[in-house]
Amino acid sequence: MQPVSIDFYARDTLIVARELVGAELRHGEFHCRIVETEAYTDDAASHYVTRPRTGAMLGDTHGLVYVYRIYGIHRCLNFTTDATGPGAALIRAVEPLSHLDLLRSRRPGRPDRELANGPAKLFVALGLDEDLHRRPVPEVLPVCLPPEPPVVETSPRIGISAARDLPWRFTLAGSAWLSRRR
DNA sequence: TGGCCGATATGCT
DNA sequence: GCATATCGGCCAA
Repeated sequence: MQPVSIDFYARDTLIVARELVGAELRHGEFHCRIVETEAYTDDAASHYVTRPRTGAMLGDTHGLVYVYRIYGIHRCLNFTTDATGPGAALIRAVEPLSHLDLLRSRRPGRPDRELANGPAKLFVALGLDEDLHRRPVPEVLPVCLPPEPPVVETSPRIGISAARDLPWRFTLAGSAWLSRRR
């Protein structure tokens, strides 16, 4: 199957975040399925608002990797979206599809279900690096859409204090690989 | 320059 | 369920 081009990310953030759920993501030889995403635009919880300097790239780019640090040590993976305004899709959880042994070695002592069921967890499990920041997504993390659109559920975003009412979290229905509930 | 806060993960009760 | 490590980003002063 052909990976999506950068134009995929040029569209509305909510559409992109939803369509990423169920898609296959590749990092080098490693394959996984995206099972959980969140959308951020110009809402009160978006880094476009809360981190106006580092989050500025949400406003003027699409299809680029946006890596941010949180709580000192953790790093999380986003793709910038929307050619016409600020937006990003946060990748919150993935289902491993290959190299399970490698993931176990990167997060020793964890049950398989907890290898990549959180934004900072998957960053470690996939062996991602901060160097990916600002790189074109199709170049470093090619994404392939599933043959049939999956059933996607909607819920409020996790771990934020502002704009908690917006149902901008998208999850793959029935997946056993999702992150914590709130 | 100081202080506050956070799109988290983990371990303990 | 709750505490807390840990430090970059931001802004007030």
